[in-house]
Amino acid sequence: MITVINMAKRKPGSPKICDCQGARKSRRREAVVEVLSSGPGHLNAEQIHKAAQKRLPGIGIATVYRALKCLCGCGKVSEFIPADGVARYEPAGSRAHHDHLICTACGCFTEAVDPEIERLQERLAAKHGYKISSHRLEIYGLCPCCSKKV
Amino acid sequence: MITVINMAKRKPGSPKICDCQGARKSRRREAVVEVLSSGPGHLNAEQIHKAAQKRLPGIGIATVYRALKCLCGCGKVSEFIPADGVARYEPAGSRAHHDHLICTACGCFTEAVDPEIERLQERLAAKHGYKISSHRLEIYGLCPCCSKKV
DNA sequence: GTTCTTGCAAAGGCTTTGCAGTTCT
DNA sequence: AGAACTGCAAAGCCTTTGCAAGAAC
Repeated sequence: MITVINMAKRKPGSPKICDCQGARKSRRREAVVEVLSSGPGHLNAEQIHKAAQKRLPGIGIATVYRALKCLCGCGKVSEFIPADGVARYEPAGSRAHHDHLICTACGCFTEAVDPEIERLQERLAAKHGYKISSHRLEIYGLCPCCSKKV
Repeated sequence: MITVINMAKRKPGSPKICDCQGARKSRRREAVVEVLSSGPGHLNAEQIHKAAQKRLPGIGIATVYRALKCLCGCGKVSEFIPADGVARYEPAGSRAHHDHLICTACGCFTEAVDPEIERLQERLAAKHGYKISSHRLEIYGLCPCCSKKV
């Protein structure tokens, strides 16, 4: 499974993000999952919060963050942090791994995969003695729409 | 030139980061450059600040940040933001582009390049109609040292 | 009834900015 | 002089956490 998770901000002594044994269902968490499943993908926490509020007015941003961490821990959602440092979320599991093409003009995300690149990454990691656990590839540039405008 | 810069936090109306015409030399900026050139690379702002203080006691963290932005704008330094969201800096120009292998256990960085991956990225971008301007590849896993310990 | 979840507000980490004083041209 | 640079402190942004109240098991 390929999931890049935020490493540094997780403090050693902090409580478990997701105790999957004891995790309960709740409307809020379900709402977050629904938003992610039905949305366009690559949403940040604020966008998820807004969308969730339409379903469940009053839901707090902290709840959204907690739900996301929990869902990431359970492997149901994957978090990815692009160069702007703001985490984006997308449903995991059902969806295959993919890399991202990110438009530097309009900010849109396009998903892409190249099996050969994946393979070469394995090779590159092996060459340096690394046991690869995940990777992240982002390509920045102008999307087709924005290329035309310039 | 390949430099991933922080996009979102740069506000539209904010003053120019680096007015290269008017940029002046100063001991602090030179100190920052020296730290970057002589250091191990992949330093974050705090580490740069500490190292710079040894050379110039009293230098402020804001100055370091401002110097880094200026130097990034001038293309002398490149900023890159890994999955922990904390910016790292390394001297640009003299150094060739490279990707990063990042150890999930000890946090160390290893530089690596694979020309074939670079080429395939171009291809992937072209396939989706993107005009590539930069990219970022990070491979997470266990470095040789940490692999042994496990 | 215990354990988990929630909203709110407060705090945290990293980074930027306003301001008044200093340094460079 | 004029423009750019600096330190400090304050503010900003995104995210996490403490706490008391509520919901799930």
